[in-house]
Amino acid sequence: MLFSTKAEYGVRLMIELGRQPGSTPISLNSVAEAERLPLSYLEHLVAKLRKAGLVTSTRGAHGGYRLAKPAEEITMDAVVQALEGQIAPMECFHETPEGRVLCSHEEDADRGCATKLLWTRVQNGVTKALAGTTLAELVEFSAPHPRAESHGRSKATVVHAA
Amino acid sequence: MLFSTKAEYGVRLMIELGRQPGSTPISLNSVAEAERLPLSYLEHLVAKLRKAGLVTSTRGAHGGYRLAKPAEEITMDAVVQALEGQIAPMECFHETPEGRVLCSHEEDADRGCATKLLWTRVQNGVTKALAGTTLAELVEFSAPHPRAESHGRSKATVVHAA
DNA sequence: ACCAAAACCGACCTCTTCGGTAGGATTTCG
DNA sequence: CGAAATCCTACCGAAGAGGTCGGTTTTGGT
Repeated sequence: MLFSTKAEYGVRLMIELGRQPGSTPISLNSVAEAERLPLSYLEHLVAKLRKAGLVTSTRGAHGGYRLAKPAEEITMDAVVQALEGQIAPMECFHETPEGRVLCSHEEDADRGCATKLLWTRVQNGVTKALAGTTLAELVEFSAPHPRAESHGRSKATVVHAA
Repeated sequence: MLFSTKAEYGVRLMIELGRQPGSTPISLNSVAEAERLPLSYLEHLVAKLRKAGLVTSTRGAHGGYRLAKPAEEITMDAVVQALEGQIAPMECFHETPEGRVLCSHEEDADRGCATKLLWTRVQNGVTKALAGTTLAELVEFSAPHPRAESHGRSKATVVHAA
């Protein structure tokens, strides 16, 4: 399995937040109920998202979470990375801040590290897929196709849930 | 981490086999020494590769393993899949033999499963990267460019790669 | 015939992560 | 105040990762 349910749940959480029109914070509890996920577990996940600066929180009664920036500006690589940690296909694959890729077993430096070539390609594939998908896109996709075919379709419309 | 060292070690093993010119089988022991990997562990990995039809074995003295087909015809998706199992980005992501993708939590079928869209893209990225890389390519890449430096520091005397 | 080199096989072991629970603090609104 | 919420830390069972070990079987060489 490439990713764990951390990514799955976390993304679902983000989508749930992105689905909300205004800037009123949503409680984790309602997210947990909507997605039928354990609240206590979501707490851990949302903490990572908050530390990564993807969501902001309001404490106290009627508090909750909301997106730190518009969904169009949130790409999924940031989300997944916040939840799962560095997106590296392999243990021996550390990316320095400058973007250089290191490989643990580079003693035999005269012959190129063949697996590095492979994993680099894989990583590119994953990163491109993630970075090329915005939260807005997922929210849009998951929208429960509104009843009327007539337009006037804005995302400022009223929520469906109770 | 996307993949475990199973894939890393297994790919290194395959490369080692692919580097050998003739059809003489290579013992796991020599592979283990060349790559500095534990022999007993490699046994488990090579068993998977054999069951997947990627390598063939000869038992007894002077036995060993060799590629089941030319390295040009071995793509890395088959190798990685043999070692790591189904390449799925997420638990709830089962691909039927016909290529249809199932999703576990499809109760809310009227609104599209947004994460499925995301994971499908990721999987495509990975699969394309893996399927687009042949073993021959990696062998070529890992060849210790012998002609460039005319000094004999090489471990393999005459490697007519490619 | 025997021995050594190899593939084969399965049980075991330790460590980390995953997925989740529990219990409590702390903050804020009504 | 008290309910609703975030926040924080610790723990826990199951599963997988990454091996190790001991043994069996097959085979070539002498």
